[in-house]
Amino acid sequence: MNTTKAPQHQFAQNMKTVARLAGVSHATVSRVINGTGLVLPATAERVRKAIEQLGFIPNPSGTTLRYGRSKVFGLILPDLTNPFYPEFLLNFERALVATEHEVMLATTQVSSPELARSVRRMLMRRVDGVVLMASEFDTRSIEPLLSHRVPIVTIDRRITQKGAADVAIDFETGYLQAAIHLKKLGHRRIGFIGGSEGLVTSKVRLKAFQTALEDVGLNYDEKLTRMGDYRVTGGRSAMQSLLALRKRPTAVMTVNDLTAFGALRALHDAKISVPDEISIVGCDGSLLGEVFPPGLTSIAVSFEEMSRKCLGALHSVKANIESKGPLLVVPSTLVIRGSTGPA
Amino acid sequence: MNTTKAPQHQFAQNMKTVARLAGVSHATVSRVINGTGLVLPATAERVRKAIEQLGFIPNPSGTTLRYGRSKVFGLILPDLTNPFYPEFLLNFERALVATEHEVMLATTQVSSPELARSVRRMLMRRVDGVVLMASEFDTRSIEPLLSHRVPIVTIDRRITQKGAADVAIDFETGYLQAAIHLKKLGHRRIGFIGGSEGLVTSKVRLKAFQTALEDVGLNYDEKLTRMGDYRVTGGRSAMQSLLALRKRPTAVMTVNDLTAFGALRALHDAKISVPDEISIVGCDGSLLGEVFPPGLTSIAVSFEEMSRKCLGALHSVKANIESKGPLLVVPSTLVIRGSTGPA
DNA sequence: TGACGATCTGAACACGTGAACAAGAATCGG
DNA sequence: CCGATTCTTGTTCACGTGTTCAGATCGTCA
Repeated sequence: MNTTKAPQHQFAQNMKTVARLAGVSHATVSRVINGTGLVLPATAERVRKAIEQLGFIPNPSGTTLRYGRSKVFGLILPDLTNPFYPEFLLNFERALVATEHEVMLATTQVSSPELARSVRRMLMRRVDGVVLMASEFDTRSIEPLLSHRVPIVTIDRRITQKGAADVAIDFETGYLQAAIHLKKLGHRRIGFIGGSEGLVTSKVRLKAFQTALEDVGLNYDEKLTRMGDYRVTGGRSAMQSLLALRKRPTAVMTVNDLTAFGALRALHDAKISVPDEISIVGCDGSLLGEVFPPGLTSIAVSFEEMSRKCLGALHSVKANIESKGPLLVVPSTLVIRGSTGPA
Repeated sequence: MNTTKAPQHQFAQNMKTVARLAGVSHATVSRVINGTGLVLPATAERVRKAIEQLGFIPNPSGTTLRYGRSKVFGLILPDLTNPFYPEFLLNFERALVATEHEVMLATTQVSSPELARSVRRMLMRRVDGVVLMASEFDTRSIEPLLSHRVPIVTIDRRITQKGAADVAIDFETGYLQAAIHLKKLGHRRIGFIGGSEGLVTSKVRLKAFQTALEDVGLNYDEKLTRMGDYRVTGGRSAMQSLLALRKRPTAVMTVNDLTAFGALRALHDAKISVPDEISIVGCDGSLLGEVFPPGLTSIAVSFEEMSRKCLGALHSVKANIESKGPLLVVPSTLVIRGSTGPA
């Protein structure tokens, strides 16, 4: 009698139980569930019935243990209070769940020790890949992922390496559309509020902004540019600084929606009407932009497409782990709402 | 030679490898890692050194498989686009990670078939408990969790049952503080925008609002009450409806921050100044309320405390799975910002 | 009829872990 | 100095899975 020793499990059923009921071996049950190998239709039907009858729920830990795959993908986010990330997470999760996978979430500053801890968590759980939503980070922190051959996808880093792909956002077209839109409205003095000084993503967007201005035949004026921090406070004080200018811009583009929110708040406090006195353009296309008075015109990225590209990139890295991952590009488009109007 | 058959794993190390290097058995390694049982300091040191030297990363799937525990807690959220939930998630995750646990996320309408699917996912991954952020749902959907003896915590359902606890939010004090605050500012006609018709949480908050009014000696006027949908659109149209009244309220409380955002947007569009012409009170205390012009006065709940209480409830349910879970209460407090002013 | 290929099914195996049990070593009281 | 107790370590076991390999069944064609 080993009943006294057996641990109190809540799950009495396994493939063997199902197999017994269906009169087959557990290997056949596995084949039916996973659709691998050939099984007679009649046999498969018997197995499915047994599964239903027992309410059998498979246990992926067996597979994870034996074969090191978990059907879990890691997602490392810098900040859940920025609505961009939850909205991405939502789409990412939806895409994963559709294929019986799970998300493992880590919200972490990309500074060295914290990121390293998150990476370790991912390795412990044997994730099948990691999406790292950061363009700047300490490379040593992800070294363990590479050495354990875990596929990596970074976002907007615009660098690719062995075992790691990148999904870049094509801000160029978005900022160009915004520039065309503003020029058509009569704007000539267009300012910009960037992200944190020195970060690649910030530079990329500023560059995209500059190029867009030139492409529509407007001059880029360095005096109308401020740096923020990707967050509300940065956008707010940057806008205050722009308002202090003797010759203010008539329109301001920003590096992301949070920055634009901060700018809008500063304008509200200064009793400057948007879009009557100044136009604002955000970047992210987050849903809250639709509500934030007077509705934020924003350069939007399709979260759904981004999720799909991330997963595609992970798969293609996995398929060819020994070579450089692909560099995919997600387009951006201007969504026009209430915060832009005639100059 | 079984080397030809062995699957290509990325993790060559296990407790046995560590044990060999440290000159002990793998059981001792386990004892050192988990701190269970007594180990000579010198031995423990040798083991720790071996772990470090090999870069050993434990594999929880072994434990999950053998003992059915995963160190993973499920979290079922209705909506990630409502900033309340990501902010809670952030705190919940932080609390879990501190104890080597993980979150398993499911964003799901609480309608029957979707919720049932999420529950199944949780069961597959052998979660140690589930936090279900919903007060209303099809009870049959969580039946599998109960029968598998998985601890459950619901939020603001105010019902407890065998194997399930509840963490309720004490809105009463929050709405009372808001009522006191508004009365002191001279408001007498105070309106309310609720959540979706018929939901318990919505009723609870409306009731709390009514009681608060009475407690400060003001009359509750049904004509100043509208129902929303917990989202922006509901708040927006509800406010538009209130504005159409011949005798408008001078202040309006809402069921949550998103509803208040919608109300603020409606007021902005109607060119009605907040708080000069009307005061608005939200409920959630989400960070974005601080930015949303002119800054949203809101009834805030401590996410950190809520996370802690949820985990505490889960543990106490697990410890006594055969009896009703506890009913905990989280306090709420008024955070005063720019959206409330003199009547 | 016999041989052969195609199709389907079963047996065996290892993955890493924590706990139960047992055994050896050390300590202590008498 | 011996028996009893405490402390420390080792041995053994099972958890559920997907895959590999071999065996069984069946139909087909020479």
